[in-house]
Amino acid sequence: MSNSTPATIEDVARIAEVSIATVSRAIHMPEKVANSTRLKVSQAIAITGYTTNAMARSLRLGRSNMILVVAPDIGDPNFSNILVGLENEARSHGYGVLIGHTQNDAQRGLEYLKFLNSNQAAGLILFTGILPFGHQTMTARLPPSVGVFEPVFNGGIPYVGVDDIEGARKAIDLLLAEGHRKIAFIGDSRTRLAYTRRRMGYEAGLDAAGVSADLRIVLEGDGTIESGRLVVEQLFMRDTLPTAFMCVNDQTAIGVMIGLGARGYNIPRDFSVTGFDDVPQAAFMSPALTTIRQPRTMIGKHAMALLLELLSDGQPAETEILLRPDLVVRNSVSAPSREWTKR
Amino acid sequence: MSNSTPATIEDVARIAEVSIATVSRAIHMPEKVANSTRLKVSQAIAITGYTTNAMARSLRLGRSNMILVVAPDIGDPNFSNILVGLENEARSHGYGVLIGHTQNDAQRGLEYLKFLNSNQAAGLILFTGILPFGHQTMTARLPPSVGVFEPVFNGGIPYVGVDDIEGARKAIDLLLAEGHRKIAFIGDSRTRLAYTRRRMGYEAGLDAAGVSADLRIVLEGDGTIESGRLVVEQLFMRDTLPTAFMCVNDQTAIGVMIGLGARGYNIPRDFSVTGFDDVPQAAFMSPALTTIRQPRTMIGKHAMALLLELLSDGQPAETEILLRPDLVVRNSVSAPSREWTKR
DNA sequence: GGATGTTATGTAAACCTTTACATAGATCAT
DNA sequence: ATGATCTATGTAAAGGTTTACATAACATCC
Repeated sequence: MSNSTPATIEDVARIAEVSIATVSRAIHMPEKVANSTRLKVSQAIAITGYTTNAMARSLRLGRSNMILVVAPDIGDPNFSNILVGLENEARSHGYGVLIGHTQNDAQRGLEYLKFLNSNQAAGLILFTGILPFGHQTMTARLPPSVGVFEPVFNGGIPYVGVDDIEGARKAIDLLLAEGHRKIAFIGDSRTRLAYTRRRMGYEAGLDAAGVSADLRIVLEGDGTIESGRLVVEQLFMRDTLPTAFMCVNDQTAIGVMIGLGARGYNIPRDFSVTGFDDVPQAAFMSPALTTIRQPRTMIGKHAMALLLELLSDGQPAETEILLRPDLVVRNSVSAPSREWTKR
Repeated sequence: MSNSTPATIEDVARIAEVSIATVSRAIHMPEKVANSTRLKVSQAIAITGYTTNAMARSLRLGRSNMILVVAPDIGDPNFSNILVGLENEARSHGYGVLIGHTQNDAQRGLEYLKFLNSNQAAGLILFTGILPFGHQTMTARLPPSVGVFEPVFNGGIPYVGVDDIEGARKAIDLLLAEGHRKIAFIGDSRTRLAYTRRRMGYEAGLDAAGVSADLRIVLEGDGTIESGRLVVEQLFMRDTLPTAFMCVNDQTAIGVMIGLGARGYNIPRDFSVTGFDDVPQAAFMSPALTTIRQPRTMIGKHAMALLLELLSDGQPAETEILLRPDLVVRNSVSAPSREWTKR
């Protein structure tokens, strides 16, 4: 049964006493084949344990049934759930999903570009704000692609994600409603579109509440725990402190909380903190982090649906699908207790 | 330059004015080809932007240059670093790495089995204690495979991981040295080999210290945060409490700490806690978690090296490579402060 | 100068599919 | 009965490689 060399379509044809063309048809266009023959073929398949050689099939067809998902950092706590959405949707349409990990390394990105160029994947999901293929990017022939989680910076590639501005707006509005006025935005970035948008939500909320510009503090960061901690250090060298920290993502918020904790402050009594993303860890912090939830599985589902649509239509759509972010209230926000001016 | 259809070896041959065989040789066996021709060929390659069609190549060769890494849960905080080790080693030998995500779903595992059967991957790294291919497992023709992080339960598949017994021994010895005698082991499991081994280390340590059996508490768990929290609840219904919790992994330890925190206890004053794995989060907890470090990048490196060796030798080695775990002392362990008998 | 060996290249088959086209038998309309 | 239409199947080409084998040019040796 389990032979040394896998069964080919020819083995099946011989046993079923038909031609290989008929076998292929019995598999892919069953209605084109007589009932009796179809039966013989499926029996022969069962006997041989035949499974079609995807290599040969894709070579002949000039396309594969695999979708490549390229991620710069597979450890990103947001990745896992989005992936689940991607996979479920792909699977229900007969596609498989493979993951490429670039570690932010253009060299490694090139490997996957080669992978794509040899038709080993029919489509591409980009889990990163940039095209990870270095300089070759411009000349590269990319298959239908969709960006996810973070808009692709320079590619004119359709994007599915959360409405960052609206999400940030929900966070800032909560802080304002609690009575905060001096609110710092932690993690601004010129290169990461999603972060820029979150800052826009921050500004819009403060504008709407009539908070004057000199009460605003905006600090840069790269979205890591470390950057959050660092910012706290910087901030304590300043004249005036905010009463609340609105962080660009949960990782940054965790860093800020660690930094504040190390200085002996209590959250939310002394300072309020909000995050963005609602990573799994956020619920387990103490205090549990108030944050904005990304509908990750949904993002994955919609992104894959869009990609498969592109694949069949060939339309070079340049859409942006924005899903609704939800406020998740936990324990890291309260009313400001006293005025923090440099003590 | 960037044409609609990718350049083939034939295009290169035409431009270089040689046969396709020579082009192929110029690429793969450069020493077999005259200097002048080699030059013409590489110029032609540059002009056309040719990259070899991996589909056709693998079909011809009957094997690919991709290694498939199958993981049940890509969100596992251990996964990312091991993957980096796997990738670096693979890359330096001309192999690429693809990741398959099974979500513990046998159906999904089958997809990857088909992937393997059609020679789309030359080898397999299993990041899970079981063969994820459902019933087909027995009859399946698997390519050379190596288990990693957790021994493969039933497959006779070589394994690379940490020495669980020694690691657990280091944790228990630390607790004993601090003066603990009544130490609970949280997260025992009959189905997960790694967990069983860690328990063996626990028992061995207590045996060596002459701690009597009635002071031992062993509770089951599945290694999730939730299971750790649950165990604390169970434990507080008992007559006697331990002074320390030795947890089978960091996730469990986090759950235990949350559970104890929720009941108002302070760690390490009231209870000591140890973990296992040293996941990134462990350092950021408060208190920071004392745990056993897995040399994850190294595990990945060795596993891939072993697999590539198998690939070239064809030896059906059935080795087990165990790396040395290190104790990482942080702040979740201290001497027991008082005797906990049900208050 | 012929036999021999070496080196560089070309020819063609093979890997496993899918599918356009051809064929042959059956059904149907006239 | 004849041609037209339809259905089920077979034949063979094509997709892009690699490589065994063949060939040809050239150097080496006596």
